[in-house]
Amino acid sequence: MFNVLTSKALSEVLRSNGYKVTPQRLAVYESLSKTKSHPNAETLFKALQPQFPTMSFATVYKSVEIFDKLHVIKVLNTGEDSFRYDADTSNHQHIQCVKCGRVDDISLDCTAMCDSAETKSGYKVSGEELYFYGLCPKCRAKESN
Amino acid sequence: MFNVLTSKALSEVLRSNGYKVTPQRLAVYESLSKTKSHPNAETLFKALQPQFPTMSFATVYKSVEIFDKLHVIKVLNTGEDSFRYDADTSNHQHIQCVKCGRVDDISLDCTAMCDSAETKSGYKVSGEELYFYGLCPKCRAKESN
DNA sequence: CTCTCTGCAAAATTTTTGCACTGCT
DNA sequence: AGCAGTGCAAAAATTTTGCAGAGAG
Repeated sequence: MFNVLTSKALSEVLRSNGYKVTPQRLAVYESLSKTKSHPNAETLFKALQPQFPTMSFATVYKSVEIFDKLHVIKVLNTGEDSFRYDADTSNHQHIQCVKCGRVDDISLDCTAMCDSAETKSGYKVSGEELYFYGLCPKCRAKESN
Repeated sequence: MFNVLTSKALSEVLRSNGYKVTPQRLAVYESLSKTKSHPNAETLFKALQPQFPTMSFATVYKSVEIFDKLHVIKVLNTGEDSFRYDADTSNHQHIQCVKCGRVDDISLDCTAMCDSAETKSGYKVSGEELYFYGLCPKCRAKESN
C-alpha cells in the first residue's frame, strides 16, 4: 500500500549504492515521507528551513536526484512549472484539483491499459504516468454554494 | 481520428475569440499541425526560422499559449525540462522512448479508468493525461544487435 | 585521512514580461 | 486610425554547476 522507507532502510540503500548518509539527505527524505502533499523543491526547502537553516536549494535538488536514481521516490509531473516529489513508490497514480492545485493519490490497476499501449504502439512499455484532473471534494462543495 | 484545423478554420477560431489572425500565428500552428514529432518551443522556433527569420521565442510562446487557451492544441508534459506541443486535439495519449526520446501517439479508451478514478478519489474528473514510457521499435531493434 | 557532500553564488535553461514599433481589421 | 501583436531584450522562475570548506566512513 503506502510504501516508504525508514531512515535506517534509506541509509542502507544510500550506503550500498556508494552514497554517503548525511543529515541533509535523511532530512529531505523524512520530510517527503511524512507528507502526502507531493511538494515541489521550493515547498520542500521551506519545510526544511526551520530545522535546517543552512540547507540550500542545491542540496534539496541533489538529494532528490539521487533518490530518484535509486528509485526511492517518484518525480511527478502534473504540468505545472516545477516538479513535485513523492516518497511513496508503491504503484499508484495522481489526481490534481484544477481549482486549488492539490494533488491526491489514487490506486488504479492499469496493467490492461499498459498492455494495450504496448500492442498498439509496438513499444516495449516499461512504465507509465497517469494524471487525472478535476475538482476535488472540497472545491466541489464550495462550487455548489 | 487525426484532428487538426485548416488555416481558414484556425483563423475563424482566433477571430471569433477576439484574437487577431497574424502570419506568425498561422505559421506556428501550421508548423505544429504538419509534424507528428510533438516539438517543444525551441524545436518549433528553429523549424520556423528559415521561413520567418524575424520570428521570436516570445511570439512562439504567446501563440501556443493562446492555442492552448482556445483548446486547439494540447500541451504535453513528458517529464522533460520543457513542454511539448501537439496540434492534434483528438482524444489520444502519448508514449515516449526512454532511449531516443521520441514521442508517439496512441489511441486508448480510458473512460473506464477515468470513471474508476472519479469513484476512488471523490473528484469530479474533467480530464486526464496518460504517458507511457518504454523502448520504441527502432531502439528495440538496435538493442537486440 | 580521504574523498564525497554541503552550501553559497553564479550559470544555465525555460518561460514571461515590458515596451516601442508594426501591421491587421 | 485604433489597438492588438510582434520582436527584442531584460526579467523571472526553476534547476544545475563550480568550488572551497565541512564532515562521513
